[in-house]
Amino acid sequence: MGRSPCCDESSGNVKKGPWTEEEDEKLIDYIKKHGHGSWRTLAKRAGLNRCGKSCRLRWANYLRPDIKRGKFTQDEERIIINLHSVLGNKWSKIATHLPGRTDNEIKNFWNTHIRKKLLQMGIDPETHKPRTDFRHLMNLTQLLGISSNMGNPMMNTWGANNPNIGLQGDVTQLAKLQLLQNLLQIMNSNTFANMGNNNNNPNYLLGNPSFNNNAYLNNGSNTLQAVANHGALFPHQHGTTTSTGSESWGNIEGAVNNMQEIDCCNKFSINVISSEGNQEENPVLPALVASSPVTGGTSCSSSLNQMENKNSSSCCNTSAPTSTAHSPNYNYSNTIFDDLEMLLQDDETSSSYWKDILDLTSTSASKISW
DNA sequence: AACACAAACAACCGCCACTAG
DNA sequence: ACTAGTGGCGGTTGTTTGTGT
Repeated sequence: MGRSPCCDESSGNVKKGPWTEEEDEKLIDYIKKHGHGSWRTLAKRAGLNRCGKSCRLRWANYLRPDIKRGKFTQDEERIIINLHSVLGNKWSKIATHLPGRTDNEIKNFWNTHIRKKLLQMGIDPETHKPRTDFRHLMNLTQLLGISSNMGNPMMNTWGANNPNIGLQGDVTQLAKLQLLQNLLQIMNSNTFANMGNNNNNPNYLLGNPSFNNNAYLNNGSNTLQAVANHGALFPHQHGTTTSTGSESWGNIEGAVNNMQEIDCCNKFSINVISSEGNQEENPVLPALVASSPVTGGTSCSSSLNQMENKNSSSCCNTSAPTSTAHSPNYNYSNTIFDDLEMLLQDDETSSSYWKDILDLTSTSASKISW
């Protein structure tokens, strides 16, 4: 006795494609009166010329009365990101934490919105780690190369206030900023990777280096800080940091869009949150990921110093291999250092400017207690 | 107005796990 | 223990809608 197919497609009468209002009504009426029971028999009894599977899907994803329609809120968006960083593409499990939302809806939202935004932020949506893939970095360096080749000295400054060079200046700024961001992400990775044996760290068992996922998990209301936790830099805006708002994506984009509004000193600050930060404040998933307080170990400033001396024989070259499996960043660190050196050699204006930034970041980082 | 392209969304398909016989 | 039937899940595709040229 062979296994019968899910639907009796041999008859050729099973309808596919979009549902009509009439079909929806039939399905709703039947389920209201009898419940769904067996989906296969339901399709027949309800007079629907549809596969039972199709009926179930239509009901679960569209007709169910408790379905919440409309745009996802920022809270929901944050929850999805948090859960995805822990659960991966387990859409149905993620959906159980979002009442009224279906796995299909969440999956679509992820693929059409969140995924793109994470990529734009330089975060790998699959691993939730900073993107350090070769192609991504090459794109950035190519951007820089294009702007440099234009031969406009202003391109290598933060001179976007000049309307004549605004667009090109923005591109240069963004590329430089993101390259530096990636640089810091790698340094963060190296710093944490060097802190003892990560194989015993429960976050590593989850594939979640603490510095990485806490960026999401620790901050219920401030994704900007989350980005900063990934090593992103944000300009002082008229003397104050931009990361005080509670908005999420809008703020990030706003911060990027406002990069031309750098204060007169052209100085940056790093907004770095301790990875033992606000775990208890996370309203979403307090129990899913253990907090991983990082005590002692290498300071961020030491990493910065190492960065300035890329040939240093310290951590990057010697201690790293123990966690290489968890931190693919090592594969590309030489590339990013080369990029930095290229940047520094780009021209004198740029060189002094970037050195200023590095000095500043070094100073700021030395004040941070991990 | 017409067309091309991209984004968003709904639905399908194949596989897997579970359960009853 | 084995197998057919079923539901559920995740990946993918197809369709619709929106936007720019």
